[in-house]
Amino acid sequence: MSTEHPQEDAIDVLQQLGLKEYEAKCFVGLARVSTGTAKQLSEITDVPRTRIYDAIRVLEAQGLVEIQHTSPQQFRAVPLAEATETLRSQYENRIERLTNALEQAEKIESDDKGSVQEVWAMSGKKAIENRTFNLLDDADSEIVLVLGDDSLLTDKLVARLNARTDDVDVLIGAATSPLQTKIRELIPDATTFVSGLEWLRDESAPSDSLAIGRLLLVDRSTILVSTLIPESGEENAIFGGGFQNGLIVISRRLLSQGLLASKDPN
Amino acid sequence: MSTEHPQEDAIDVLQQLGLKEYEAKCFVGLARVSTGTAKQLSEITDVPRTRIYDAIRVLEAQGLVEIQHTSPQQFRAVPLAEATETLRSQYENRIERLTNALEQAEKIESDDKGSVQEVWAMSGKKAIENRTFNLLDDADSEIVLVLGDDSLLTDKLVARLNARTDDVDVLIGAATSPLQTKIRELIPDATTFVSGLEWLRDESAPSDSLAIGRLLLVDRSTILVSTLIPESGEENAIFGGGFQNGLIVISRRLLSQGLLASKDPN
DNA sequence: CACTAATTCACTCAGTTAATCACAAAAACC
DNA sequence: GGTTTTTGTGATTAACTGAGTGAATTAGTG
Repeated sequence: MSTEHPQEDAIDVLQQLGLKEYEAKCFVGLARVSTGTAKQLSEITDVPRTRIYDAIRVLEAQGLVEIQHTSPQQFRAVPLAEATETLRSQYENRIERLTNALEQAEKIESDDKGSVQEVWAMSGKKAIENRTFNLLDDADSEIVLVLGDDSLLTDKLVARLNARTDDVDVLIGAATSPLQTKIRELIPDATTFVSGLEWLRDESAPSDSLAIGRLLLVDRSTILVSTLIPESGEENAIFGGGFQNGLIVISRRLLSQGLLASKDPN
Repeated sequence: MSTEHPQEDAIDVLQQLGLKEYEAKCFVGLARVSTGTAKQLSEITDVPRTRIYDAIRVLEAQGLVEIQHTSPQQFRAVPLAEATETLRSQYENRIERLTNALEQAEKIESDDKGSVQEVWAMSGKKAIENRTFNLLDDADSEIVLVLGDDSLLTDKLVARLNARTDDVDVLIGAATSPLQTKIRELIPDATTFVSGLEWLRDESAPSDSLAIGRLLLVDRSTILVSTLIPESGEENAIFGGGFQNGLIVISRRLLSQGLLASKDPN
């Protein structure tokens, strides 16, 4: 994706990274001309001539652009590798400051009568994958994972799963049998199966058109279920723990009836 | 620095990372209470209660907060490690998209009658350091570097310099003799000296109070000179190339008169 | 010196965000 | 059941920021 209008893409990303529209346009423009004056830049970026200077100044202050103080001034972009390196350090620095500040911020004791029935919702592919990793790492005895889509079987996920196969029982289900084959290749030490949960697919709400994403049950006491929005690729999940938890009870029942896969059939 | 008001710092950084004020405040608030309702959050963050919900929703969509859909709703922050990991992937993803897009964006040929007298200005400690690295890596025969301040002698810089000592002649000057000692320890294979450029210090404009930062001359044909603003720690540099370049001519003259340090005195 | 290009500065307009309010729905209380 | 409080949503206003424009200043050029 995003190969249609390279410059617009670049402008978007730069804005997401905190640049203003004019700044982003100027940088992208400069990335294409090796060197240029305000006039030239204004022509290729359609940023008003008179505001090129402001934009360039802030780019310069961020270490993304160099200025030749002649008349007319010449501008040029720092080489791409240097620019991304600069942006990277800026980012690392922010994360570090954030971590420090948050660790120092004093915690408030809250009379936290956390019910055992807690069910939490979260979204974002990355965030859900991270949570999945944490759950996998914390598993004590058993991991049951069902994947509804190839796209979820990332390299990192494979690695984490393989890291646990000697420790705990790893059962992995797939929505389709091609996917099962793939899983069997990548994670040879896991027990694999085809989900037996076809009812999860295309059933409930045809209008919303949701697809099952992952279903993870760890130690039969913590569960994470996610759905995928086919168009956008976004992922939403719910997540719960505790033996009393209704979700978990259901999952355990499914498991005991062989609809998922049982660790030991006899 | 920045240890006085941890929560404000965290809020600032989060805003720099793209969150709105309310979103940042909510996240920091949640980072302190393990779990909370809209009311509680509004009390500790002084975000208007009725706006908590919006803020939390966008945090949730970014994978930074979890929601328990009870009544009243409960919110909690994703563990800090997961949060930063999520932010990191977001950043990596952006950099990658940026790189792709910029590489695809077609270049424009510009009748680039680049004068040999070019002198470029750039700012930002990181950007200047990166440029320094590149120059060091590209050196063919000789590196002359004078450092005006300890803070510039970073680990990375030491590593890069050491990497070139067998390849090319490396001459390193220091503003003070303690600094020289330090350099001699860290980069044993380089020739070191005390700058002999005392006139660079505290001389020109006492009001602006600038300090010399680095002075780098590579292959006697490319030069980078930087100044430090003592209070803010910011660094500004000029940078030029070409044998005809006035700056370079001056530097070569200084060198030949022994004011810097000459590779071969006879 | 006159004229053009380059640069800066001040200002308008529009979109976004912060902040407040009014209201409906749900829980808690009596 | 009826009343009061809490919770959540939506609309509205005010403040701010950024995009866009033009006038005023400065620097080059013939």
